[in-house]
Amino acid sequence: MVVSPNSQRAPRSAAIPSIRDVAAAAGVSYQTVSRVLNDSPRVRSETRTAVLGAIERLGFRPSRAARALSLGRARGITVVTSNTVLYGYAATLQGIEEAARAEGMAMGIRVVESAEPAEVKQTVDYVSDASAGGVVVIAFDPMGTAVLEALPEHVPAVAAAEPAAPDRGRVAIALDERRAAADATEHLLALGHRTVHHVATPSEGRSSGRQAGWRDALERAGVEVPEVLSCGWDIGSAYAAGQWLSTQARTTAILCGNDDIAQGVRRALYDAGKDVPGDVSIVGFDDIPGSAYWTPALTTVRMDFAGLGQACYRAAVAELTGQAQPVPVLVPPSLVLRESTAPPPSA
Amino acid sequence: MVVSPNSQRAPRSAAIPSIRDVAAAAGVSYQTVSRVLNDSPRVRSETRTAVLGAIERLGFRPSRAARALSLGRARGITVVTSNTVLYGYAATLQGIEEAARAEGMAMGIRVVESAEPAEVKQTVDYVSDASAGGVVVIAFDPMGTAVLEALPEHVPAVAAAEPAAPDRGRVAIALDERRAAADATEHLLALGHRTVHHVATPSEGRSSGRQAGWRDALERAGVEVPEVLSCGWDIGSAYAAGQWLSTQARTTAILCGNDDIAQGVRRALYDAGKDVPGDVSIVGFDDIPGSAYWTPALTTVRMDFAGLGQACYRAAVAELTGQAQPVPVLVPPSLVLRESTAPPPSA
DNA sequence: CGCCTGAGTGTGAACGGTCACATGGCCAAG
DNA sequence: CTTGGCCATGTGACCGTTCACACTCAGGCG
Repeated sequence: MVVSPNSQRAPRSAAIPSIRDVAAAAGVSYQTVSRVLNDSPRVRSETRTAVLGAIERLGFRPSRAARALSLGRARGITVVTSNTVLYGYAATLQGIEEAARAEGMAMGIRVVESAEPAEVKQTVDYVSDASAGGVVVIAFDPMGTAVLEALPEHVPAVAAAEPAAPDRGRVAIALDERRAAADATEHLLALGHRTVHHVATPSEGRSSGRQAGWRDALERAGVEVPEVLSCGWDIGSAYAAGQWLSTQARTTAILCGNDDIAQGVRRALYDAGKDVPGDVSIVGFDDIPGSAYWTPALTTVRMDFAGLGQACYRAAVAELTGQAQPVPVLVPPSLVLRESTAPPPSA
Repeated sequence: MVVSPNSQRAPRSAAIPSIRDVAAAAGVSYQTVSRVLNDSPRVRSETRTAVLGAIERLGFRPSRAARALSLGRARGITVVTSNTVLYGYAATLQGIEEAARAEGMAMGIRVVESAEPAEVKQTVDYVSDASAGGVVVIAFDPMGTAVLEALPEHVPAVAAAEPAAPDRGRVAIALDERRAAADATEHLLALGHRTVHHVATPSEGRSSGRQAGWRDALERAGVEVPEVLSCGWDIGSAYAAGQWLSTQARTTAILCGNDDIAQGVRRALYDAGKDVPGDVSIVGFDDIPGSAYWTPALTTVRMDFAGLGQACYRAAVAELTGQAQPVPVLVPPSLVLRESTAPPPSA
């Protein structure tokens, strides 16, 4: 009639071993095991060996959840991004992931789809939780920026991309998009084009690096700065932008906000009977894997997203552990010349 | 000289509020707060209101780490995948992420780069941890399959893709790739092609759905089954496969393992002076966003990766919470006819 | 010879939740 | 009027780890 007096929550037998089981097996206290796990110098090497043996024998793995609770913050990284599929975002994500995995760190992802206060707040709450660990905010766009600004100071976070307003001493790491865009624009001008049109991604503000670099180059050359065409992330809207540009007889060179946009623009020009690069030259941005195999192969700017991700990971861990900031070394963007650019028809 | 007797770890003042702070503010016990958080019916609505008010006032958010520790498993999802960038993987990942976020669930990612025992073990250890929560293994390839097989029974996990050997009652959800490949192959045969060549992704085994469907269709039509060309994930190797195929005069139709491969093959044919679809027809697989804008626009098979991800998420949560399995409804793959297929030149 | 120091180890408490069980009040049935 | 049971709530223990501090035992020095 009486219930078993020892009815624990889990069957104590086949349970996952804890630090105390290891301690018992090694004949030491749980604290000593903890010290071994954290490489404390205060352990006799003999004792250490015994503990490590017990760990091996029992197949013990420290609980990330318990650590996070005790430490106040998880030893891991959460990435906040507005997108996981677009190349720039995905490649940065991959860079972070590889760096994290190499060090045995956990990684989580949280997407912010809009910059609306409610969603930004949810995201901030999410990463404010102890189990989020260090935070990397991919702030290529308004969504990321909004999160960055709303983040409480006590959350260890870094930004990928330059902050619009230098943000309360938050570490920010960025690729030199301004220089990259200027290089691409100058390449087109050097080929003899009168000016260069620009089709921008939704992530670009007027002060964004890509747009600023393009404008810089045009102004330095003293040529007309055409109005920027904005389009969405979907290639369909890039196609529409391309259609419009193909009606403008004076358009001979286009700098596209990314390679996907270049693809849509190129097809629109094709459908309008314009040859690339014979009639119009096109430059993309990002160097996505397929762009070398298009017809024509795309001239574009290669960006070191993987390096950016890696640098962000390191900075986030430094922020999390309170250690000194190593200076990140990023590969500068480079213009990759292929088949989609040539002198304008008249030249 | 004496150290402050109450020097806690964190400054107790500005600390993040806990369930006990809320309890004090609402004038109830911490257990009652816990009950409110878990929608227990055993709380007077009046009391509930008071607690919710206190939660609001203090800006309290339950700690995921503490929950995971107490419950034994985190309320969240970890996705195991061999890749995060390739379209099929990334799109599935996105489907999972959206479903998880909609329910306020945490999401983590763990990549397995190889099927080597050491790496598989590390991955298994990683997701065995309580804080991993439910697990979705994207088992499109040998890496995923290896992890799935090595996963201890007590880890709540489901697979995306059919298990090679039905795996100890693990839930597995798959897209009907076999049917999809058969449809694509039949489309080419119906156009008059003698047979259809196949360039396979690294993920395909002989028994994979794509390869089996292709073979099915050829055998049903009673035509020759050419040797499968295997290539890597990089488009360069697809280009090489395309070069080889362009030397075979009898090749008039190619089913590519995915759209990226189709891109490489198409460029190789172009460089060899072969017209698509005039000389050779090409069908891709996946319907990546750009494929509608290529020249020629790619005929391909659209796959509902987002739906797959969503279904996997639901199944993983069901596994995690021990609830009944809802039957997942997946959109069947569909052949999207565009410009890259036509009757063979002789016909 | 006693005291101090420090290396090596152990004990208690805390992190923020949840579960099991105890308790008190109220109403209906005996 | 008692008793039994249910509803609403409270108390203690526990999840697995780390931190703060206490303790023991040697060795060096005054």
